[in-house]
Amino acid sequence: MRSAPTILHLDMDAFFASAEQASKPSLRGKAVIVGGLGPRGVVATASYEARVFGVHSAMPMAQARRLAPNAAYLVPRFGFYRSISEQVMGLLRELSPLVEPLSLDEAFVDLEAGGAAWDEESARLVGARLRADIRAVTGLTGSVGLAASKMLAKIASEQAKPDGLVVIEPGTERALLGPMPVRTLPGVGPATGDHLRRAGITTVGEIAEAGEDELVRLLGKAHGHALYAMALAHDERAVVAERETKSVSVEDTYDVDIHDRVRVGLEVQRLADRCVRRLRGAGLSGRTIVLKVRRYDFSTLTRSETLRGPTDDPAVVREAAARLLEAVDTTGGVRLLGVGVSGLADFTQEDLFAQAAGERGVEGFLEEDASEVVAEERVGVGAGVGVGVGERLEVAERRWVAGHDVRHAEYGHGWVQGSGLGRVTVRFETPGSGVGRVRTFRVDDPGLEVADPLPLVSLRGVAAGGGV
DNA sequence: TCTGGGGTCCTCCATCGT
DNA sequence: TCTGACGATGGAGGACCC
Repeated sequence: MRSAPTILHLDMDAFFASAEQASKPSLRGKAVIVGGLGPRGVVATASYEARVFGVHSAMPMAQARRLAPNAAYLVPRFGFYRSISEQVMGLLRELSPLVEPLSLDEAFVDLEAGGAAWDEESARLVGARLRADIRAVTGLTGSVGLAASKMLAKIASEQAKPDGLVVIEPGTERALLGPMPVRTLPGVGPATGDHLRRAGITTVGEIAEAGEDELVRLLGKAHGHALYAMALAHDERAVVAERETKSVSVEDTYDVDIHDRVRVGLEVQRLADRCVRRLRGAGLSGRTIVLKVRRYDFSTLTRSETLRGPTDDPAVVREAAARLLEAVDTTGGVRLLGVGVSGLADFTQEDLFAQAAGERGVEGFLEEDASEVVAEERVGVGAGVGVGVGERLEVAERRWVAGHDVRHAEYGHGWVQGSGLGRVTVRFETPGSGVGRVRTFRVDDPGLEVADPLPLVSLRGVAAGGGV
């Protein structure tokens, strides 16, 4: 292990919820919950104000609504979050070429590799300046952990939350880890945690005391060795900038279980097309097709088939997925379907047979492509559509997705607070404004149009070095 | 209470060729 | 020819992470 705390872990605080609060002044200081709003949605992120009520990530949305009935509920806007994430990752890459993003809101940075820091003092300065820069550029806060390894840097940033910086000084690791619960270590989830608890092991220190042989006996070779090393604060994993994608998949959970076998087949075809679109978008092809089915009782099964060579042909993937479905019993209904491709290659070995068979299929696929993009934009409309509303009106209402930005010819920029019964309610405010006024329009108001999100910090503000 | 979506990695088992 | 060992590969499932 290196001797200075020059591995940095950045974790943005309640990222999705904070981004929404920064974007919508009326939500600042309020409980905000971002996630799927359908009957089977779960919480993606809860603001700190919402966490006070016991709401947390991965909680079923229905439960969150019972705990925090007055919170603001929003669907995620991944495009918006991605643009903020790119700004943040840009700041990290100024520090070092070795930046390993873990998700939109988290990354490791090897400060030593970039020459940005070489000891505790320089690392601490870099971390503090980074936090200030993130605030100035995005208007959001992030927590920074600094340590001599990835595991410890991540534990440090967790301790720093929210809006803080923690350095774990080399030499203090074992004493720090000892009393922590086993779940602190990466790779220990509910199942492993239970397993260890039944063996009388509840803290990291007890893992170290149990010894390597006992850990391997309890958890198997790979997991046992890895966990024992982590408990001793040994973690030599390098920060890896470029990670190869190993698989591409898409899946949908349905609001109501699907019983109709024909409908199940059609959904699988749609998913296969969507999966191939993603695959092609990434310039990839793959050999193994995977079908995933979650049944009415939440039991999940996967079936896979490996082809002779990699493909990115929608007809080939559709056919393989259909064959796999034939072998699955769906009586009782399915709640989730998924299609994935693994065994990836960055080239396509065009099989002549598939190519000939695919000509017609490819054209159909492209047409569907265009129509589905439009359809997807309209999916997940949170606001309920009133019973008895006409079909034409329903389509108009679907344009107004709760939480999304709009522009009105007369009142300017705002966001949709809700829609239904032929009306859409808009709050007119921007990241830089005060709390805005609410107005209601007919869903077909000619002055109202969908708008892109505004930057959270004005360019003038950044140039002046000021925050929000 | 009723459990998303997109991934990665590991384990176990079966099969096949040498 | 039979048998076993062994590695590679494929398939299924589970755990975990954000």
